[in-house]
Amino acid sequence: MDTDWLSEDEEQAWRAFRRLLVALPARIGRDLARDSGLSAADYEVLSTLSEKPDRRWPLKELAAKMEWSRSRLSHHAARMQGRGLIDKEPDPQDARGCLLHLTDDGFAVLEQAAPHHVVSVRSRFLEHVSADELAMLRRLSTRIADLPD
Amino acid sequence: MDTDWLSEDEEQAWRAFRRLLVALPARIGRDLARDSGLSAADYEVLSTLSEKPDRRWPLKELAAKMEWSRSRLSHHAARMQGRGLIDKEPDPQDARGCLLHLTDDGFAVLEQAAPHHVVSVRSRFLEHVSADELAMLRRLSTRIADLPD
DNA sequence: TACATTTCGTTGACATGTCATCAAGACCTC
DNA sequence: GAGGTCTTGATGACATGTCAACGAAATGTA
Repeated sequence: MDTDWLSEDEEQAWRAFRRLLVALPARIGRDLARDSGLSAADYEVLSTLSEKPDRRWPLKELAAKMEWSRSRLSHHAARMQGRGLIDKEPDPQDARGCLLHLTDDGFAVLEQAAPHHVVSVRSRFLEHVSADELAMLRRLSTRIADLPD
Repeated sequence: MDTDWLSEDEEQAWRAFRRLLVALPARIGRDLARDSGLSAADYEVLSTLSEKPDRRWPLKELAAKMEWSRSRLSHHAARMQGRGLIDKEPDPQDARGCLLHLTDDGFAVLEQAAPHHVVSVRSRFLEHVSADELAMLRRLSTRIADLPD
């Protein structure tokens, strides 16, 4: 195999895939902003927080779960706090840390947003992918995302 | 089918795919910055400009080709001009417009960057995808990216 | 205990993208 | 060719992300 360049097939596939990499998140993000006033990042924070019964996560752990830097989450959480979607509380286990807490308002916004978001993911993506393709895509995505950084 | 939520399979596949959507461009972008001091956006501009024999494109057309806004390309081109990678020239066909021109320096940077970038795309992506998977991914990507916005 | 090291979240400087707006020029219609 | 309208690229305000540096608190080690 020529390792110095891409074959025609590889080139075309890589081009097509890059288009998808850009277009799909952009479309779903626009839907989310239009339907619920949330960015994709907002939605990810809210939905991850809502997974815990008490709606609280240490910032460090939430950042790790979402694969965000602590800096990014700190900045983003400050903005979301300003909008009343989340709270910050001192961490009783570690005086350096803080807990991010999904407020009732934030939970209500998430509950309103979720069904629209599902419709968006379906209509922009899932509806156009067969079960076989989806299974393949999942295996492939996991395989590649799990490679070392 | 329940249109109100995602099945377990759909949920898992969507999660895995979203991880890929974030991780793959980030890794390839980091490789590019490390090997050549270019961002993915820089590389896209340089390589698209290099496709024309005279290395010139009207800004409007380049933006359309890359599916960028004119504003984004204008900002980005100004920064790349500051680094000497490209020039701006008046468009002889349209006094409102301008031509973006790949400089010799820009071309040299692209020539240096390209083989490293190919290695990166191979090692982070293509090597881990079979020919069948790649063909399926290409069809799927084209199908979805071609949907209306 | 004392001291060095590590970890936590915050902060500020900066890079990059979006959006609305603008002046200049092209285009259209009469 | 005159006047209104659209298009082009630039610009400024703003949102969001990265990176390096920091103070405070936890942890490890003598």
